[in-house]
Amino acid sequence: MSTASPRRTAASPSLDTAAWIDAAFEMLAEGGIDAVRVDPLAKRLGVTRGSFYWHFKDREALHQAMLKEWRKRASYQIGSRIESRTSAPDERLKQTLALPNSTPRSKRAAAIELAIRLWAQRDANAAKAVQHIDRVRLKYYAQLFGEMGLAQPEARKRAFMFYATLLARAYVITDADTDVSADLAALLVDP
Amino acid sequence: MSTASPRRTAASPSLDTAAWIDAAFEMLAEGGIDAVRVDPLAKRLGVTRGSFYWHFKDREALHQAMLKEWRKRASYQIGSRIESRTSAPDERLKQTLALPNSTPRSKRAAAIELAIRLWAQRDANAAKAVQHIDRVRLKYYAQLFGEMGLAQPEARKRAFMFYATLLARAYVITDADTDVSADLAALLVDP
DNA sequence: ACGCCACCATACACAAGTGTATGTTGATAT
DNA sequence: ATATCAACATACACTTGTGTATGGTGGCGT
Repeated sequence: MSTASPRRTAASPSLDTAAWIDAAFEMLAEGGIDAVRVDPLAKRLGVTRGSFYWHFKDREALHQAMLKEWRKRASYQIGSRIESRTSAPDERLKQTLALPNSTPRSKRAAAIELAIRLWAQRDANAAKAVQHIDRVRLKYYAQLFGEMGLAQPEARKRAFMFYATLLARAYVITDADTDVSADLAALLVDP
Repeated sequence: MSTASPRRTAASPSLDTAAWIDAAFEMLAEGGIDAVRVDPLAKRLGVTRGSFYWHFKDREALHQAMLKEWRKRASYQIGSRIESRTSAPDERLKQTLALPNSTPRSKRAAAIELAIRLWAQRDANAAKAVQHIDRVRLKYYAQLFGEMGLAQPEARKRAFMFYATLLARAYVITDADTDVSADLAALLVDP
């Protein structure tokens, strides 16, 4: 039957560790950090706990690895946008607002971030990560508004509202009737 | 010593059920809905599980009771503001923005709501409750903006941004440097 | 004075999860 | 071909949590 399980397929430096983390993010999105448990994870991956404790010291190690991974992903997302200076700042802001927020992919990402923010209420490391990412994003948006001609304090305020709108679009449950997020670009970007 | 434990102090129609729910909200704020467990709750209240299963059928019953209670509280909060038509709409909006968001009390409330929003990702009842509260709040804010002279669609957008800013103020971790929420009133309410 | 009943404790069976120690396998290098 | 080691399985002891069944106790009405 096919190639069975690729236990040692030449090119696997530590690819399975990533698989654990990916599955862990799945559980995080569904039930919060407390739902990221070793046994259910192993069952989902079709292996036993024996595997887990080879890749990670304990459950806490996985949690910290997840935090590090989330930090990396969120940072990269902003970083790549800073790199690609293709369009004008207002266009880029509009593009950000136009990003899909109803796809399974984006909904999952929102749930993950929501879970991490809740986690940050008790875990200092999680709080640090969230604070860091918030700072990076706000700085990026403020810079774009600055490039549009706004002064520093004004750009900061506008960036905060912009960011707030993005988050609310993901966290607030609206029916199609109340969903006005599509029209917000004009109000925020074009004043 | 004093009155010991008020097991049957005349006026207690079901006051202990409320105590269970209050403690449950504490745990909800700290660890999400999965952390709302019977044993830890009983230990926190200084009783055994025997008490719990007298007040509630099972763990799920407590969760639903919490949802009902949160719905009631959040609805009442808005309802009482609608009642007290003391000041002008713009003043009331500014007052809402001026509400404290760094006190332990408000931080706890934010954590509770964050936990419920995460919970709403998998539980249909929680999703219904969140959707209901979001709708009530947005409607209230839109009405205020409407009273300020804005047309319906414009008032709706402004209400969404206003609500988004409120939420972000609670969920986004900012350092004092980036905290511009205090100056947002002018930008949102006074255009 | 006494029984009723709200309220809680105790005890039990069971399930699920954690961590550790150790066995097993299959690919790779030499 | 065989030793080696990454990657996983198995078995065990332990902890925590759930639900139930049943026993105890102190106010309260009559």
